[in-house]
Amino acid sequence: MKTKVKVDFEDSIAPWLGKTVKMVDYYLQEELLKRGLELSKEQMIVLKKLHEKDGRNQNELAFLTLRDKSSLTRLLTKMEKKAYIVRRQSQYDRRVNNVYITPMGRETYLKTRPVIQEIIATMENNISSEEIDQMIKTLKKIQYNFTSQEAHL
Amino acid sequence: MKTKVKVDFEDSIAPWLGKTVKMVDYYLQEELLKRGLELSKEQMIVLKKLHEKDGRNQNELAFLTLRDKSSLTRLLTKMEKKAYIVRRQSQYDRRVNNVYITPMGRETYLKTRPVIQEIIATMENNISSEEIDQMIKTLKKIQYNFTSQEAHL
DNA sequence: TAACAATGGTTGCATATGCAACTATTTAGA
DNA sequence: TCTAAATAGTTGCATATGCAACCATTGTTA
Repeated sequence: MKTKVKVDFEDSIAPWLGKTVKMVDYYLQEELLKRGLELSKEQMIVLKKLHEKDGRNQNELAFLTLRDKSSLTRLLTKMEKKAYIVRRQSQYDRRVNNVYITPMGRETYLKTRPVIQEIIATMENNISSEEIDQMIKTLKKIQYNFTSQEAHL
Repeated sequence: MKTKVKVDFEDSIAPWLGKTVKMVDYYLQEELLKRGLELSKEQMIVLKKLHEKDGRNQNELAFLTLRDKSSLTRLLTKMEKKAYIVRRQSQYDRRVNNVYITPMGRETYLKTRPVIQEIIATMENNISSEEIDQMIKTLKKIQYNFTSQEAHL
């Protein structure tokens, strides 16, 4: 009877996950570049969230996009310079900035959609939907294992 | 008959992967901090590679750790300042730097091992080894889908 | 052997990120 | 109502990252 003892990141799922994510990210960035879309994956996700529901505040956006509010601040500053979004101070609470997607931002976001579709297609090529569902299920379990440990994000 | 059309990153595996990786990373960093280990996950991985086989050159390390050589250059510079590693120019090819782990680097690396074990345990809690194997298999497929597309990394 | 190509590493420039400290504003509480 | 606590956002400091241009060195080839 062989007992497999894991003492290594390498022997676990972690590095597989990490590498896969890296590969997807590279591929995505490359595709965006190829089509002359001047935005990062991160900026794209922000645009997506605003496209779905405009006028969210920064806190909300930070939460939705899984990043620190300070990181979001800087992301938005860049996006505002590129005229993809606008910040407008709320009239009801002057601490709050409502963030709006501009026509240019929306147009850009729409151009990214085919890229996303292509990537999903590439990624899920030759993988059954059962396999995908199974994987998501396992990923959820892993996430649960960490959230139940302590509050993250 | 319902056909599920995916038009979204969100509807695919990608965001699940991304979020999971983020959570693992946060947890790891937190644990390292808790134990007063002053190194990043990235630095830890470099130490691991050197612990396994000392004296590798930078190109090799960059490849093994999946990062750009310029990124590795800077990582090593920080690690050298902290006296975890030393760079030594090869006598056979003066373009090459051989990188060596210092006693302090090795000691630090060894202290990280329990952290890693704990994280793997947390991560794989309540997940069967079949499930894990299945997941790795799927991840490999995804990676293959991208590598077969074009050379990455 | 002299010129050119390839290779290993560094650096400039740009991106993204988190934490902690800070400002401005709003809310709660005494 | 006046003070203290909470909240939204920004900024300083530090990390890590990739690409492209560049330097030094080595290998190739004509």
